[in-house]
Amino acid sequence: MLTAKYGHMRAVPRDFYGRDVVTVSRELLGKVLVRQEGRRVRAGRIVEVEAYLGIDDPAAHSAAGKTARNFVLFGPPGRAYIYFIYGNHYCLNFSCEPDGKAGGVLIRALEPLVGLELMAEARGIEGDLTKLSQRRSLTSGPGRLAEAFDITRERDNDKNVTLAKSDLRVVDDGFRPEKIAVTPRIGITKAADEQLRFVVAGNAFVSGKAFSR
DNA sequence: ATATCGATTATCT
DNA sequence: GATAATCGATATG
Repeated sequence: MLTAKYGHMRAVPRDFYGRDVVTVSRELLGKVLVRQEGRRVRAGRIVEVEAYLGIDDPAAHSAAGKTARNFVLFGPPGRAYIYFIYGNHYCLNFSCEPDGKAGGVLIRALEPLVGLELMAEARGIEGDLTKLSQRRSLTSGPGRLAEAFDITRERDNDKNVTLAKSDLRVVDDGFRPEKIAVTPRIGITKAADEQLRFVVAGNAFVSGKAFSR
């Protein structure tokens, strides 16, 4: 059964995250985010990410040094850094670089694989999930995917996503993107021209304008 | 199809 | 007191 497939797959190890942020960002494309609560499994393929460098990146939360908010970015690799933004939304990142060095990858969009009904429920969406437009609205955007996976700062910040027992983790099912596209990051004002957004080229679940029919 | 705008709060100046 | 790594609703072409 498909849920069992992602439920038992090996987690991506800590060493994967303990490298430079750009490399980790590119290689995270195609990996699978899993939320497992007992028998209830949600899984989605990572199709869009952004790299936030350490203290040398004005757009990064870590730019001004370690604070109570951003300490996870400075800690060990492979931890979830969750921040709350615009009074409305949580966003999910993974800490990268070796312990003590800042850096993180923002997860911007997922292709839903398993547990779409659970995602729709978490999002408060009632619609026909056989329609691409409805499936897209589940997880195409950082705030949306966090809501779809019930990700909050209180629940998930600093959580180790490399552990098989973690209810929030990242696994590798062997999928590799054919082609990766690189663009500037979305929604920032500082360092807005840096090419640090990475997407699975042609994937319909990348955030932004919907594909027309 | 694109543009504009309000919501709502943790964080930092 | 201003801002923010966003979203969804509404308005307009």
